[in-house]
Amino acid sequence: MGGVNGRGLRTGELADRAGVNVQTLRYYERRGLLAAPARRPSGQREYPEDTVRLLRTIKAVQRLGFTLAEIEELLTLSEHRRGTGELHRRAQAKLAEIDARIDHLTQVRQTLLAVVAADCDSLTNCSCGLARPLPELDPDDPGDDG
Amino acid sequence: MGGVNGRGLRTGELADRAGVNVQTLRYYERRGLLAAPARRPSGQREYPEDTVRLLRTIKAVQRLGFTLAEIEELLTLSEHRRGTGELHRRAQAKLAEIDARIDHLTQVRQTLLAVVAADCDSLTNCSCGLARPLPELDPDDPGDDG
DNA sequence: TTGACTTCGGTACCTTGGTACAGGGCTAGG
DNA sequence: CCTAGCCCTGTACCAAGGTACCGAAGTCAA
Repeated sequence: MGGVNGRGLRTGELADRAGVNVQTLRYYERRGLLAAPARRPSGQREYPEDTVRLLRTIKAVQRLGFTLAEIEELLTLSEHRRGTGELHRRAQAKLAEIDARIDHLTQVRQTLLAVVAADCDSLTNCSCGLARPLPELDPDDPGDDG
Repeated sequence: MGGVNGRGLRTGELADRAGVNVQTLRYYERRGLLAAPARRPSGQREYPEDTVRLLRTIKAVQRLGFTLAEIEELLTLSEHRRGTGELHRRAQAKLAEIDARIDHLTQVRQTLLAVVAADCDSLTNCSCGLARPLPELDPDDPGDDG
């Protein structure tokens, strides 16, 4: 088995260890999220061991709701702007975003509860009033029955 | 202005009144969500007035978290299975889904709070332990530092 | 009739995060 | 040397829900 020959990790090994797909590695590289690694003379990629850790971190941060574009930024910040508290600010902003999403879902939940309570048996002929989301925006529209 | 000539609505009018894009109408028709309307001899679509209401309902239900595929099903149910309580069941199932999403976001929120509290200044050199999401799954891996 | 506006069908493109496939080249073991 | 099995590039495809563009044809009021 390869890898610990003084040479770095090949794509398959890195992918296995980091728990991602090989294609994902190349995708990240194309995107600029993962730096292009050294190559063997044959052209095969050789990653340093650290990359496993980096990838796991990326995946963890992604689970926190950051997009790959944001993660790319965070990684740049981590290299060039350490100690400025920028990372902290980003995390707080994301927290606010998550809170907003929770709030939104909570409102949706309330509406859905009302729909369940109304117990309509048809979408198109329903007492829940779902068909009128923004009625006052169009003063030319006198409504459907008045 | 056209429309109220005894003839039905043309695409632009319907789109305006329902608050959607014209392309969206054709997209819904292609998808089977909106029935293909009558045509004028020239080939132009003519929608009945009711379609405004239908579209608003679709958009409202969509805001409740149903996908277009689900809405298509709900509309079919509304036509053919009224009085069976199926609609009620679907709403309850969606409610459970929303609850699960809220729970997930709440967990993410907790993790994010911990990250904010840890106040790291680098993603790659962080005390939050983000790089170890599933360490025990690989017994061959002794960890990064023994 | 003209000119402006709308609609037609078909197709391509967008977002985000990958995944798959084709047709070759490299590597390692027997 | 041979053969798995791995890796290379480039390209196309997936979900979901649209949006945009094209050239041609219909519509409508002046």
